[in-house]
Amino acid sequence: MLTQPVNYIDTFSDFFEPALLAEFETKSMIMEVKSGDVMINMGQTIRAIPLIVSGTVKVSRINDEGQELLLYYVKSGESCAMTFNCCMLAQASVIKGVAEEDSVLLCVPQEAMDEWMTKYPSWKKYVMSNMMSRFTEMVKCIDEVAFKKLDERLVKYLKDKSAIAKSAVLNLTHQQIGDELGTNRVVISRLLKKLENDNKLLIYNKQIKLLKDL
Amino acid sequence: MLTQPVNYIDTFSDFFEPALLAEFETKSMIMEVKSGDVMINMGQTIRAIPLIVSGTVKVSRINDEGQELLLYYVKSGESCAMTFNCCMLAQASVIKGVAEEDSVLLCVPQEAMDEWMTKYPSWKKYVMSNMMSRFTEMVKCIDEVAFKKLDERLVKYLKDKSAIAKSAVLNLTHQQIGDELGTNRVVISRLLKKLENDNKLLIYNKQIKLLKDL
DNA sequence: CAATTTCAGTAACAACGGTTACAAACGGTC
DNA sequence: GACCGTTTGTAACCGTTGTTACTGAAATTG
Repeated sequence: MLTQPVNYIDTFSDFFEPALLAEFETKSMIMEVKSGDVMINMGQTIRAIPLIVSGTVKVSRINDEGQELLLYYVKSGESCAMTFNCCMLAQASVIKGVAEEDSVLLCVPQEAMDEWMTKYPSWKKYVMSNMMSRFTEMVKCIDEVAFKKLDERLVKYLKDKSAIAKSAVLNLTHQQIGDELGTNRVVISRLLKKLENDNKLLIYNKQIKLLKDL
Repeated sequence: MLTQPVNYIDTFSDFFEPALLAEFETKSMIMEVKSGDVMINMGQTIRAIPLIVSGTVKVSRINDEGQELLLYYVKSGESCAMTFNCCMLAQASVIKGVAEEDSVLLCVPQEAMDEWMTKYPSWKKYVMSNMMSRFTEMVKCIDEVAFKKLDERLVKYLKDKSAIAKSAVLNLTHQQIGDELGTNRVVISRLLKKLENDNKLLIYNKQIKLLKDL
């Protein structure tokens, strides 16, 4: 669904100078996506950069054997650095982006983005800081995967999910969790059970309730 | 050691327009580093971007517990995307860069880099493609660490090292390898022994010779 | 409400990697 | 050649994770 970018632009009014905000009105398009919608898939190229107005987008990697791994979330006010690159250089994406919740996006066509880089310092800075955040998060992700045990990663995963859902109750199956952490359902069941025994959470069918001392 | 950027600029003459190459002459500085020199460390900020004229720079992450992990190499003609960011935003680096061999760098001060982004499309493109390459390599690194077994990672590591050294003989102790792969010396010795038994390589003291069917 | 599918709990086992400890080999130095 | 620090080889052990298999509970469908 596409509409004109009316008030949505306010989300970004702290970042950008008025002249650039004005350009948003004419050159960008609002897009609404539903939770679960695939925004960009591996191998695709894209011709517009989505800035997240509201909602959250989950970015993950799927390797050659089809195993998935959650990389990071892109939140309101942010944008995905991989997409900048993919878009600017017209290259195939190496990641997958899925709406984690219903979200609103402000789509900037590639030509505009390119032009703005030279025209508006605030845009250049926005792009650069976004890239920096992503790099930092990728590095953190590597730290985790390389050095942390699964139980720690699981706890972090649950906390992150809870923060995004703004709820202590998560509607997730053990299988889904296993997929996003790149491991096996049984392993997750085992670890969750341990956490339940330690009074860190409660397990229901397709649902997990986090307790405060997680 | 600093000298004027005489002929070194030729390395980049395929990438950049003449006007920009001319600016290199006045605004950039040549720096020579020896193998093992630390170019940037965790937590540092940097005020000039090094483009690699010749040689190789090893980029690695060291986590909170002091464990190291090799992320990628930056080769001749390239530059490190993390450094672009770190430099442009004056933020602390989250990675460490060490010269893998004796290398020559062309250092561009931050102000020039910033100005060139708006002035020269070729520079903007260069920066963007470099970022893209790094992202891709970080994702590959995550793939490996998350899904590959150590023996596969070790083989890839040895091949990469060999390619950079342009030699089938590597001067490395098992301890060094363990450090770069984020694991333990004994584990590396074990795996290397297995590879030697399979006629993939030969182990000497502080030296490994790769055989063709590795 | 019966049938079927999906989800979770559990056991048993294997494989891998991390750890400690110790011995042997190597390379320098005196 | 004797000594010493570094490097490598090896064994034994353990915890974590991956895997398979089976059971029962819960949800969905007809």
